[in-house]
Amino acid sequence: MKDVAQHAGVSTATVSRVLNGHAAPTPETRVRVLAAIEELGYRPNALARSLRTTSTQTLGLVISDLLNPFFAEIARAVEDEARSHGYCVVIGNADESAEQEATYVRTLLDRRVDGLLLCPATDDPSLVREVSAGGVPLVLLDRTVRGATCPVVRADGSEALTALARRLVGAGHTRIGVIAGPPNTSTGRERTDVLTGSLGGLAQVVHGDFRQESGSQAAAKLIEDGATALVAMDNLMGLGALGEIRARGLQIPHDIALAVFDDQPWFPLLDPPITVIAQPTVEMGRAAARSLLALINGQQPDDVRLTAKLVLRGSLGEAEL
Amino acid sequence: MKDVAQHAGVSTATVSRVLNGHAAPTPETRVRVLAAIEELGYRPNALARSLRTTSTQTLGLVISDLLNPFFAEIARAVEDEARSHGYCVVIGNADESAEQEATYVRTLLDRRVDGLLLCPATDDPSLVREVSAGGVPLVLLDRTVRGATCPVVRADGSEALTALARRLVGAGHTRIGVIAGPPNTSTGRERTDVLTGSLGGLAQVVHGDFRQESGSQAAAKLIEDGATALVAMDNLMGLGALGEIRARGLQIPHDIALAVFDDQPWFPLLDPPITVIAQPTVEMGRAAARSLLALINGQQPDDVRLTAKLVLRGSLGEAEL
DNA sequence: CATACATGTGTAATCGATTAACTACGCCCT
DNA sequence: AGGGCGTAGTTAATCGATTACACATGTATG
Repeated sequence: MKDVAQHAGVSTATVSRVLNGHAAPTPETRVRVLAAIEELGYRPNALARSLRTTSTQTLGLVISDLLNPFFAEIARAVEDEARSHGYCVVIGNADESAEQEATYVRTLLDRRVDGLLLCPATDDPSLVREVSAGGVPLVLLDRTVRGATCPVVRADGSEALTALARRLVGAGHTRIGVIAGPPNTSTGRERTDVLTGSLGGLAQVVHGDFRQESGSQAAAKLIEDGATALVAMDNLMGLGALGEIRARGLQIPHDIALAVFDDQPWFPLLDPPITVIAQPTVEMGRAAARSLLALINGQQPDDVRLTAKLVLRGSLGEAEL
Repeated sequence: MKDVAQHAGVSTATVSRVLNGHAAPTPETRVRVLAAIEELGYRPNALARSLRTTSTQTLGLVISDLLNPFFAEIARAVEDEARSHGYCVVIGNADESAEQEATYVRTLLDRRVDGLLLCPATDDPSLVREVSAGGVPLVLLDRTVRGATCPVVRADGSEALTALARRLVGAGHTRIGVIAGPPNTSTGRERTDVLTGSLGGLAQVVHGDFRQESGSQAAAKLIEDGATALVAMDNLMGLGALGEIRARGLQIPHDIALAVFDDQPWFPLLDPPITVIAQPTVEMGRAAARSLLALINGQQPDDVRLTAKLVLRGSLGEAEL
């Protein structure tokens, strides 16, 4: 910057003013400065700028698993929304590990992100409290924690799950295997509670960890226990369950019915296409980013609850169509 | 930091030394400082530190499309490798747009990343030159640009593609539709060149843009032109092609054969399972991160070429098994 | 013609860390 | 006792920006 100032025959203050679009500098000075900038290929140092202004124009996003297309899509949506408001997004991948999540949150705070979006790995509120104590704007996404005091953006699958339960019962299933998420995550618990609640005593629950491998194992166990229908509570566990079903040579829906929470582009391509509960991922990401930006601007955004929808495709059997 | 120093009755220099593990401070001073840090909940400002040290311990990664699981997996691998060396990764999503790619590259440079990993959207070398001119360590990943002067990490699919061509010809196909990537990307061009080269005059090429929608359109066109086999040059276009095949009620492999470049966890679950050319994504990501770190440490890493492998699964017909 | 006021630019403090250079304090040895 | 030396700690410059305040100049006003 000093070089630019010298080159243009002005002070660094003037260069800074030109850079920040202040009213002060003469059009004439402005072009001289811009010319010098161009000539020297100068680019301002964002670190120095942020240090001085205490604003990084950056949002932190800590997601549970980058390989889960659900979160990838959320990340994409957050980024789009943020960019359209002049913000950048730094993504941290917690890999469903509370420890790694905490590490990332701290790293992002150390880098002074202007706000943080968090998909908490567990419902333990301590990390959230730590962030709030630091006074950093925080919005929870997809999952919440016990006694959360910050805005939460998530999808409500209750209606869809109840409708799904009705279908399953209506089709005469009496042993329904539920491949649930970890009980210490809000989505893991709530979805399972709603579904088992509406299924009365027909449900058998096995907990997985939102990953493919656990889906296979849970499916194996449930099939051996005589389940005639499976419901996987996220797309990766659904993938695992599907693999297990195929590996055992079972036919969907003849031998076993299947439904999955989360839609994926390839679910309709299976034979039969898989019935799912589709979440409005893009809207969730955008809404979360908007809430966070509002919070940063001193507003008090409300919680957002979007609705997940049951999409019937055939994997529950003829009854559904 | 000043507060901490005051609290511990020392100067900021001493606090800094404790923080950075210098030898100087007495064990006694050390505990006093650490206690003060603990008590005040102090966290060092990474911006200030980086400004002073000119090192951010951060790598920039600009990928072509976050929603493409291939790149998501790469990102994940890069991150893992970087983290194990004490580096953080900031991901920028170019969305297959050269313009957005340039924006991200500049943003990352402004934030003074210690090095940059780039999956170039086009083979135009100007952006690469801009980065090199700035003296920032740069490694290209998956794709290269014309006359690249920096290390490149990529997968070599030539053997696999040649083997695939042999299979297709051997199975008696005479009209083979190739759903190619954009001709201005190195992967788009090279893969297509190799395949059409080994297919002699049997190939008909339609270019897509590495996204699902273009895969559907290309497949539609090729099917209408009488293709009896399709090869999609990336997983998203493969997904699109599959959709089109299903929409037309065609049976794989009876009515049409299909192979896809890039493996995905759900390809084996289709009926029949899809034959693919699998890339060593995780190794690519890790290798790229390692090369970049080497470059940052003043070494001169060689280009890395990993081998993609043909995985036969059934979607080419009985001939393959 | 002096005073007030607007306008464009420069000076220098500041953000929060790191670190070279310096100081103060023992301790040991002759 | 005095000089040499090692060690623990302080002072202050520095990184590259922003911005309050000061200053100089020009223009309008009483």
